[in-house]
Amino acid sequence: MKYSQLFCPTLKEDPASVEVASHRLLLRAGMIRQVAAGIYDVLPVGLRVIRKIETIVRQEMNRAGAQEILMPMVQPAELWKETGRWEGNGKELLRFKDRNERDFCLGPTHEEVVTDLVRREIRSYKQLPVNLYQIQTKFRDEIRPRFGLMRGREFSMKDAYSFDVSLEGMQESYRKMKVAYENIFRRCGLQFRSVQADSGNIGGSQSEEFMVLAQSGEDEVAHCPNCGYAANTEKAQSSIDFSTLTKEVFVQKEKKETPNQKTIEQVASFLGIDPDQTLKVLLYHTEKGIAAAVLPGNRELSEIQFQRALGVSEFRPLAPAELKGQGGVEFGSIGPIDLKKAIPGVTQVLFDTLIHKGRAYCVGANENGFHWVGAVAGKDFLANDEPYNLHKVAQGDRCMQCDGGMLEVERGIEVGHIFALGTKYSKAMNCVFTDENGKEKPMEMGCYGVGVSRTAQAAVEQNFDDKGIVFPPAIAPFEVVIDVVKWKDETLQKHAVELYQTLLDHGFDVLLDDRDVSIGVKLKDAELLGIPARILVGHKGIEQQQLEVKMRWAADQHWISPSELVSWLKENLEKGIDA
RNA sequence: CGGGGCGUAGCGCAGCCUGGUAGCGCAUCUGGUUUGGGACCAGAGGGUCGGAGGUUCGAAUCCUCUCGCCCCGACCA
Repeated sequence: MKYSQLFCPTLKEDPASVEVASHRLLLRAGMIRQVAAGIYDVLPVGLRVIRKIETIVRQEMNRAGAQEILMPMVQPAELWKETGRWEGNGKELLRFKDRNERDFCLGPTHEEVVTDLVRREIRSYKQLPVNLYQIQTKFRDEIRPRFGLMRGREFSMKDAYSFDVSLEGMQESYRKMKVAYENIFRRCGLQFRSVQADSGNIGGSQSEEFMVLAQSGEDEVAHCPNCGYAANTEKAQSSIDFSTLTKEVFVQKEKKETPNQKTIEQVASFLGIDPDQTLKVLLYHTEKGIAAAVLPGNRELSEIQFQRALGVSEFRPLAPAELKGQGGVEFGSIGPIDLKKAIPGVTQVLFDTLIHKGRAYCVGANENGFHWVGAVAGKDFLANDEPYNLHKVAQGDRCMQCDGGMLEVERGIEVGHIFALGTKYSKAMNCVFTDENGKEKPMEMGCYGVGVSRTAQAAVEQNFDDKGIVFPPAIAPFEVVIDVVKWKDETLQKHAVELYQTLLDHGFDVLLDDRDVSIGVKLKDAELLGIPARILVGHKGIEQQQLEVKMRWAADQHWISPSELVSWLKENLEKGIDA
């Protein structure tokens, strides 16, 4: 490719109101442009990156035995009504009507469509297992799209669906996908971690997310360096060493006045205690009444774990206006002692495992402006209750798998998610096969997604410096860029064109910067675009009969003799960024 | 959905408070000089000031409505 013919509008200045580095760089490098909130044009350089990721994805999916298909983006409402997701999937699903007033939606995912296909075409156990995948545009009307391709409304995704005759078969399909996903992200040159994730409301299901590690990631994952346990903090479980808790200030049970002290921080500082000596109560509305979670004041609730422990489907925080406590008690003064009496409608009170039995706590007195201090867990409350893991894991918590490791919390971008679905969709949609005994059974399903466009941006988020993007070679838009000190210089131009042809002949993906602009502009753009190898053609090199080559991630350039160039480049592109 | 901010040339912004000829930098075009890290000189083009309505002799500026985009929040009481 010649730069003069490349549609790649780079920007010298940072675009306004862009928060995340990768979003800024994709815009500056002329790879994407915004059309509407969460909706983007992908320009030639950006598309090259996406295509390279797609190629890797296809190779690994095919190798794992999956077959590529293409399903429609526009889907009829009937299928979604069969699984109950037409009603259940609220605002995310973009709906519309055709000219005949029939209901349709833009596909946010394709379980319904693929299950419909398979139930119509597959009858016998002899035709199973089958794993079908596609790379296709999805639309999800996100509450708040942000960060460019990271959380767009329209995005490119690889989604695969496996159908098996048995649970064991499904687990084998799942295992193959896990291996394929590890291969995909490793080949893309990304640092990632696979973590246990929430498996939804179907018991016994397995689910793992693939996280590209990056500070700006929207997800938090906990990881144990000791035993390798890794999980999304929403799902992760942990314990703590109770001996590390602060020494109790109040051991006698006593009601203290705490006027206008509402938050944990306010109450703790008003009483001169550490927040770990306080407990807080969070109230949720469910179909079984109001549910309360009791946690140490310095810990966060994992909503997912709380909801699972309750076993409810309707679940949302109680709004302040919905609180009808005795004597008009407000959120800031609620405590676990006689909670059900104090707040009519509370049907379940769950305590977190991090509450230390025998420890004296400060808790709300269920009376505005008052707190109990010296209330002892296991005596004044939590006497006969079984505690639950309700807290979100924090840095330094103890790993429950090996009981020795200290968990580390890191941030990540979810680029892949594999899921053992079971028979949720096959039962709902009557997707059955006949087994060897002539019996009809629902198929065991799994589904597996890779956010292709998101992976492209995640790669940038993980690999950039103050000059621009540093692409891993496997997914870089070009492998090599040739910069010419002065394009109008005939000698230099002749050398550059020859070099360009040589590299093309050897199969490299080369960009020849043939623009008649100053060398500074060309070098800046090459760096901004993150092209892994740069060859500078100038008189210095020609005189010495050497080539000036610099890898994007390296500090220094190398002088390479023309005969060694091809093998040198191959070797260094192969080694990648970590070399 | 709640709160906040911003819409002025392709991009980044000033002007608005206090109404009176629409500006700056970059980019673009022409000519010339340049070319080992975002060159310089001279000239040129480009704007329904997001949209609609209102106030006024006169609105980018004041008022009302509306559309769009961005940020924060939507458990941490």
